[in-house]
Amino acid sequence: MGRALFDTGDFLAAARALACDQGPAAVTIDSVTQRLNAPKGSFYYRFASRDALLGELWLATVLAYQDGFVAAIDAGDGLAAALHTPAWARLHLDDARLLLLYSRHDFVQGDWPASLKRGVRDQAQRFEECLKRFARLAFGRVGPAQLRRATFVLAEVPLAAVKQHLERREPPPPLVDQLITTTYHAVVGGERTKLARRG
Amino acid sequence: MGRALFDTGDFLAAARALACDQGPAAVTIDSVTQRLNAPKGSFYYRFASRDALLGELWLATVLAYQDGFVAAIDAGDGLAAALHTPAWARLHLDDARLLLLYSRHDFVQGDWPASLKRGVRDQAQRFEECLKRFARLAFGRVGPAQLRRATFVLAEVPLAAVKQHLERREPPPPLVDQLITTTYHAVVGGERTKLARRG
DNA sequence: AACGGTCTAGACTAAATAGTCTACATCCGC
DNA sequence: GCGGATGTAGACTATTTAGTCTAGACCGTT
Repeated sequence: MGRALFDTGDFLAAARALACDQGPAAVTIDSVTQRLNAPKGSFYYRFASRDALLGELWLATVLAYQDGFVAAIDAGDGLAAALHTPAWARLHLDDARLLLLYSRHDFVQGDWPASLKRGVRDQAQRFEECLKRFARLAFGRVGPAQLRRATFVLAEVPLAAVKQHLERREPPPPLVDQLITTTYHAVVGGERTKLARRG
Repeated sequence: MGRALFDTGDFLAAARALACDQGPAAVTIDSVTQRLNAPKGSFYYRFASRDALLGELWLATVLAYQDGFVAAIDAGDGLAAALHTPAWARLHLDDARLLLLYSRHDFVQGDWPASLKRGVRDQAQRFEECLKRFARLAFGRVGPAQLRRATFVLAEVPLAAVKQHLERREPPPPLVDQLITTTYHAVVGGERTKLARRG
């Protein structure tokens, strides 16, 4: 043979399929290369290590997820941000399973490859920023208690509501949005949000 | 040597310590026996397999957790059931980490040892029963939508609220109870619960 | 046509780990 | 004090897995 039969995208796609199906632990170099009928050498020609592969996979997925979340916060719409999780899960069921059913540490445990460290840091910071902006918007302050509430309402509750459906490989039903919305209004309270939306 | 230097409790305790510290995956036969300075033979004299060890550990923990939950439902107090998760986590931080930070499948993947299957089934059924009783109590019906709401308010939300604190090895702060309580009242609505409590 | 870079090909190494097996030490009942 | 039950002791096997390494095929360029 001779020229590029397998590129990084092929390996990432195979890894993604395996991880969606059986979890990140099932993404071994052998399982990935066998799926593509590729030799190990080709894999290690493209990726420095297994961590590099799984790290890239996770990072790409989390960034895709975050885009919509950030957009909702940018638009000053906290409820839309809370509902982004089920909405995105309906559009990208496989990616949502990857991202929401497993933790970051199921992909890369210990230190991350140097090439990805900045990406992970930036991603975490971008999310933190959103929480702060929302806290100011919804609660008028950005203290620890307000940040804790923001995390609950924008991240923890939507994730919890969606999880069992992802496990069953089914899109979250409308009832999930109802539960998230009810919780959102109860925790945030209507008034400040409306004011913030006007302004 | 000669007589019982290591019993099943020793192995379970060592496994528990390791799992609390570094997750169930760190519970290997070698790590457990080295921690006790026990030979492998002694371990396999007490347990049929690693799955038997981790299965027993998980089952004992989940049953201890469930007791308080079931008691609250028996008392007809849904809010207490929802708040049982943070309350129990404060009393048993290590056990809570074990149970709530990892899934059942992180302990035993694939089939469970035959000796534990009944226990796992009974445990799941007992929980299901609680959800049904609560659904009737709080919503007056036991349809799929009511069960879904019950799961959300009694299991998903409390777990989500508590998780980040368990990760940091800290007891859940009072704010967690506030968030769970607020959510509970928003989803259940005050009236029926009060009625049910009277009756 | 020769060359060098790009990539395939897969055998090989090393480490971790579950589980097996045989030998033997100690204790209790007789 | 003898013999079997109980349990220690740890070497050994088999498997899975990440990662290495060498050989060489194909390609465009000169």
